[in-house]
Amino acid sequence: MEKELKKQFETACSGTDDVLVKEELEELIKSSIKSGRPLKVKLGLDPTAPDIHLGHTVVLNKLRQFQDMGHQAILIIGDYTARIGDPSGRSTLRPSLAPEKIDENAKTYMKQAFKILDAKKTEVVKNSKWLKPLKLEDILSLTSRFTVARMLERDDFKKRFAGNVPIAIMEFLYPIMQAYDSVAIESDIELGGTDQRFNLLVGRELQKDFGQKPQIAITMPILVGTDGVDKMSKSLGNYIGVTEKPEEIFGKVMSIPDSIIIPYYRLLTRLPIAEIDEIEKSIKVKGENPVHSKRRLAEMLVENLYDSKKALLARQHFDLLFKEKKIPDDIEEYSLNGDPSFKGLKEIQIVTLLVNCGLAASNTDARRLIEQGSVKINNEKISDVKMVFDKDFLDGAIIQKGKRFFRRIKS
RNA sequence: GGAGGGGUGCCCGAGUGGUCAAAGGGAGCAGACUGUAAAUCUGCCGGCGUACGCCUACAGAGGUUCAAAUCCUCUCCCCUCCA
Repeated sequence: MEKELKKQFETACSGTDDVLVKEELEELIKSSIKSGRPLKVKLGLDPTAPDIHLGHTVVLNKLRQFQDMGHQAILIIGDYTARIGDPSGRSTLRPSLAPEKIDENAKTYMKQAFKILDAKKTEVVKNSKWLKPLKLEDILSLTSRFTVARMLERDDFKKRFAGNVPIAIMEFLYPIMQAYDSVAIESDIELGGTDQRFNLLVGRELQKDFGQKPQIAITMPILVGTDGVDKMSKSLGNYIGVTEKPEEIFGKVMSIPDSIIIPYYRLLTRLPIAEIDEIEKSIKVKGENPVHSKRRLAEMLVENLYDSKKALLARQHFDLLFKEKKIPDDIEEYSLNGDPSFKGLKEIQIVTLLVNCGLAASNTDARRLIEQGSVKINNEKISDVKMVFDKDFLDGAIIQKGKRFFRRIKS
C-alpha cells in the first residue's frame, strides 16, 4: 500500500510544472487506493484547432499515465465555449464556430488524441450539456463569486489591463465556465499547460463554493520545439505532428539538439522517472554518446504514436539512409509523361527537371544546387548546369538533392 | 484635436540622389567535419538567361530628375509625447 502510494504519487508528479496542492494529491491517491475508487482526471480540449503535435501530447501523456494507474480520464469538449467565440488576445473576435464544424474538429482531435490515450477507458463529454441549460440567474450567481480584482490576477489579463488593451467582460466568464465544468463532473484532478494555471485554480475555488472537494491542479511545462529554442508550434515550423509518417517522426527526433533529449524523455515518454534519471546520468556523468539515447527516444516516440513494428522500420529506414548512405526504396515518383512541359521532347535539361519534379524552387535555385555539387542522378554527381538527358535514359533513374530528398523518375 | 518619429528583402536592421538586387546579423539552403546534435569552416541566399545582360523590388499612388530606397505631393498603417 505504501509502495503503491509512493509509485502513483511520483508518477503523477513526474515532469510536471507544478502540482497544486501536492499534499492534497497524496491524500487523494491514498483514499483512492484504499477505497478502490478511481480518480476523475479532467482535461479540457479546444475544438477550434484540431491538428495536434507533440507539444499538445505532453498533457495527453500525463493523462495516459493516470489511465494506466487505473484512474478515470475525462475529456471535455469545449463545444459551448467554442460556439460563442473566444475574444482572447487583442480585439479580434474569433469567429464563432458552427456546431457541425465543432463536431468535426472534435472528431479529428480525438482520433489523434487516441494515439496517446486509451480510447476505451476515456469518457468524452461536451460542456454544452450543462452550460447550455444555465439561466441568467444561474450565471449571475456564478459570477457573483468572483471579483474583478481576482480576475486581474491572471497574468495575461493583468498585462492587457496595464497596457490598456481591451478585455471583454465575456472573457472573464471563460475561467468561470471552465471551472463550472469541474463542478459538473466533480473532477478530482485537472490537467493543463502552464498557461492554464489560473483557470485550474478558479476551478478549485468554485468547487469549494459548491461544497465539493477542490480539484488538484496539475500544470505541464511547454514543450520546446525541434530547434531547441522556441516553444513547439506549427507556425514556427519546429513541430512534430502526431499524424506524420513514422520515418518522418524518427528523422525529426534525430535532428533535435542534445540539450533537449532529457526534457523530451520526461515530457513525451512514460518511462519511470528513475530510468530517465539514469539516462541523464549516463550522458552527463559517464560521458556516454547522446546519440544512443536519442535513437531510443526516436523509436519510443514512433512506437507511442504507431506501434513497435513501425518504429523498427522507421529506425531501419533511417540507418539505411544515414548510416549506410543508401537510397531508400519508397521514393516519391515523378512521371515525365505526366508533365505537359516535357511533351514531345526527347531530351530533357537537368535544370528544368529539378524544378519540375519539385526538388528545386526555381531555375536559379536548381543551378545553384548543381554548382554546389548537391545533385546526383543514379548516385553520380552532376557538375554541369547545361547537362541534357535522354528521356529513355531517365526512365527509372533516381535523382537526388542534398542528403535526403529523392525522386524516382518514370517516363 | 496638436507636435514629432517611423514603415527597407523570410525576420531584425544599415542605407538620405548615381558606385544599390541594397551593408551587417539571424533564419534558411548546399558543402566539409560529425552522431541528420552542438560548435566551427566554406559557398549560396529575388526572378529570367550559358553569359556582357534584362525584369521585379525598399508601405501605396503620383511627381521632380539624365538618374530616386533616398527629394516633393497625396493616401494608408504603426509608434511616442501633449490636450
